This record gives sequence, C-alpha cells and structure tokens, in this order.
Amino acid sequence: MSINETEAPSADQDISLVPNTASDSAVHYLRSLIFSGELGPGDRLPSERDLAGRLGISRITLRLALKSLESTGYIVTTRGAHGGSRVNQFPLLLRCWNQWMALHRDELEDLFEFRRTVEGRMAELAAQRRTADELLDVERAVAKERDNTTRSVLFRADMEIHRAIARAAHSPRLQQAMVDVRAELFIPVDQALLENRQQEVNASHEAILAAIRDGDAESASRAAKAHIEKVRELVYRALETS
Amino acid sequence: MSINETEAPSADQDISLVPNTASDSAVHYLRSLIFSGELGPGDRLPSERDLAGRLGISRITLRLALKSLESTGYIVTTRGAHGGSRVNQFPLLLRCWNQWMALHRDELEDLFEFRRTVEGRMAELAAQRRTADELLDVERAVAKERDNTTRSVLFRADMEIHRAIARAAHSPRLQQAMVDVRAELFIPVDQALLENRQQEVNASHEAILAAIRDGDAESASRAAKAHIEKVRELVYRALETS
DNA sequence: TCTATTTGATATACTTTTATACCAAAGGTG
DNA sequence: CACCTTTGGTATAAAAGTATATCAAATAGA
Repeated sequence: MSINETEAPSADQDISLVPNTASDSAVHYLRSLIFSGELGPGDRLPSERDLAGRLGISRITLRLALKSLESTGYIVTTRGAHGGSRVNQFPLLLRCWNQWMALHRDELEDLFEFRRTVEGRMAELAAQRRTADELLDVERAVAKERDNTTRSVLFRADMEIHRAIARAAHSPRLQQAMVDVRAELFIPVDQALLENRQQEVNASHEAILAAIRDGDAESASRAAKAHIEKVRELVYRALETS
Repeated sequence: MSINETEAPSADQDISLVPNTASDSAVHYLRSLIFSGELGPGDRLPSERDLAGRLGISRITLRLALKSLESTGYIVTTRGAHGGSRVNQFPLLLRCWNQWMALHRDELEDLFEFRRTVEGRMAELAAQRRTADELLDVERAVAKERDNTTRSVLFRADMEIHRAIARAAHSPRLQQAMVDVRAELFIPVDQALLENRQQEVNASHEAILAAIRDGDAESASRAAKAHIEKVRELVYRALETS
C-alpha cells in the first residue's frame, strides 16, 4: 500500500460532538437572545406558530424548547388572545444567570480573554469603518444609558451599545463570536448586579464612543479592552460576595 | 398587564437554526480535522467502531458521515484487515477545497479578518505564556518546515506550527475559534497551491517563532498578522488564476 | 490455509421530529 | 352577555434519525 501508516487522532480521549437536538438548539438560540439583550425582560416572543415557522422547526419541537426555558425560569407563558411567552423580569433572570455561572465558573477567565480579543478588535474596526448612520446608532444607545436609571432600560441600553458597535465593525464573524460568547456571559451583569457602579461603566462606554466617533482605532481598541477588564473585575467581585 | 408590549424579534426574516443531525456534525468535525491538518493526506482514521465510540455516536451514524465524506472526495475507505478510511491525497483534497471555496467566496474577506484577529492575538498570548516545552514544540514544527520540501510534509508542518502556537496561548476558546475558521479556509493552500512561495511563507513563520521565543508579544502579534496577510494575497492570486 | 481485523449489510427497537387536526382559555368587541 | 379572534394545549399518526446486535465479506499476515 502506497499510503503511509501514520495514525492520527492523537490521544485516546473522547470527543464531545454537540448532540444538538433541534429543540436544544432552539433553547440555546432563545437563551442567547435573552442573555445578549436582544430580548429584554417583559418582551413578548412571537406566537408559537409564528416562531416555529421562523426557526424552521415544528411547533411541537419549539414547545419542547419553550417548556424547558419556562421551567428553568427564563420565560413565562400564558394563554389567550394576548397571551404568549414573555421574558421574565430581573429577579428570575438573575437566578438563571447564577445557575448558569455555577456551571461555567472555570471557563470564566477564558471567556473574558475571548471577549477582550473580539470586542477590542470590533471597536477598532468600528472606528475605521463606521458610517455616519452607524455612529448615530452607537450615540443613541450611549445617550439612552446616560439618561436613564431603571434597570430594565439600562439592561437594554448596554446591549444596544455593543450591538451597534458590532454592526459598525462590518464583520459578521466577529459579531457572531460576540453574540455566542455573550450568550454565555450575561453581560448586563454590570448594571444588574452592581448598580452603584453604573456611572463607572457608562464612562467606559463614553470613552469607546468618543474613540469611534474620532475614527481613532487604536484608542477604541484600548477603551474596549479596558471596559471588558472593568466588567471582569465587577463580575468576580459579584461572585465572591454571593 | 404590567409588562410592556414591545415586540422584539426584529425583522420578519427566517432564522437558520443549524439542523445538525449527528452525522452532519460528524462530517463537519472530520472535515475540520482534515482541513486543519490534524489529519494529513494518507492518514488512517480509527476503525469505525473505535471512532464511533470516541465521537459518542453509533456506528451507523458514523457510517453515514464517512459515506458523505467519501463521495465528496475527502477520504477513501477500503475493507479488510488493514483497510479502513484514509484521507485522500492532494489532488482530490484540492478538488474538495475548490468546491468548498466556490460556496464561500463571498465570506473570504470576513474569514481572513477573523483569522487576523484570532491568530494575531494567539501569537501575542503565546509570546507571553509559552512554557519552555511549548516553545520547543513550535521550534520543532518550524524546523520541520524549513528542512523539508515534499508537499505532504509541508502540509503537516504548517498546521503543526499553528497548532503549537495555539496550545502555547493557553486559551481554549481562541484555539477552538481558530480550528473552526481553519476548517473553512484550508490554510495549507499556501504551500499546496503555490509551492514556489514556500520560502516566503517559511520566513513568516520564522519571524513569529522568533518573537515568541523572545517573549515579545507586540511583535509576535504583528508577525502573525503579516503572515495572514501574505496568505490572503496568495489565496486571492490562486483563485484568480484558476 | 487459518486467523485476526475491519468494513459492509441488515434487522429490530427506541427516540426525536414532523404533520395535522382539534380543543380550551383569555381578551376584546358589539 | 354572546361572539369572534388569538393563542396555548393536546392527541394521534407518520417519518426520520439513532442505537444495538449480528452476520457476511474482504484483506493481510503467520
């Protein structure tokens, strides 16, 4: 035989090959919408029939996912003409977050490493590539955060800021990477868990915004990384005291 | 009702919710092993029973995956005592690559953007964190590339270099991101498609190695990004002339 | 040739997903 | 109130995917 004999799959370890069932994927996707802020507390999901159609799965499969999300505490679902599934309010969402963190505490450092890399780079790209419209979106989101103090609004504003930056970066893959990692890190924690530090967080955002406005890629990157670093400290402090 | 009425799932667009069957996941995983160089041309895969066990799927499911890979041209499988599935040689692999690229040409720019970000950062981290052993792995891989000229060896050496760097970076998530993106970009193209540029590519690798050896994070990052940029140019040139 | 190994093929049972239809509840409107 | 629309809840049957086990066929080597 002319081909060489090298055995390749290095070790004898097992490989986890994401056992994604369709309903598990739906759970993961919907949770990412919630944890990333795309869906805020109180938001109403589309009707089961509608959502199933959009996700390309059957209504029954979607119901399995919704049931799982409901029993975990992410959403509550009611019947009737104006019923449907809605994202739970903060107390319950925070419980979900704590539960999630308990399972991922050992990955925290690496998660932050990844965020620092991805979001730093996106801020850099946003500074270079943002259009006038995209800059306006970032400004609007930061203004929203600056002017408001209710947790719910801050939750949403924080996410809008980072999503606006992601859009301005014009890099689908980095954006997706951010969404994925944020689905596991539940970023709004900075406001939700530590409200008294809100001003500090807002200052970080203002710095990033300023750099993006000026087209200063270098300092946008630096500001974004500093922001992640601050969030990281806050998260660890929150975990220590709980 | 006390909760607000905001509808959230923004547009009326459909969402693709990765329809991952287990066998599709296996195809994706095995292809990533091949395209990332973990499995080189001629390498023998573990037996079906063994591999199925490692992947945590049944043999039938794995066979569906292998059948798909075989008919696409990635592997060839033979029966008998020393049979099994083996990764195809270059001509066929290159055909697979071309086919793949045809489907992803519009994502190329973004893929390179992502690689620049991830691999630049990993080189930076590797320079800061590498142990003596890990540095040795990088050196060995670069030496292998320097001393050899057969395509098969170069293919493997290129991948070993980048995998060694990834390990030295101590960031599982960045490493995974690299593996994922490389599964779609088939990096060894720089040697396989443009053998006459090999020296140039090797010089890039030497530069990265030197920076990592010196613990110079800043220039490691710069060298890695320059390397990606070079590969990017080569890939585009290869695509134009084909 | 005999033996060990590995893929090829098949049968059976179980799980997940889909499809279709209909029922029940809530809320608004005349 | 009666009625209608919207929406979740349920039932039933079918299809697809997966797991497990067993046997046949091919190949290499002693």
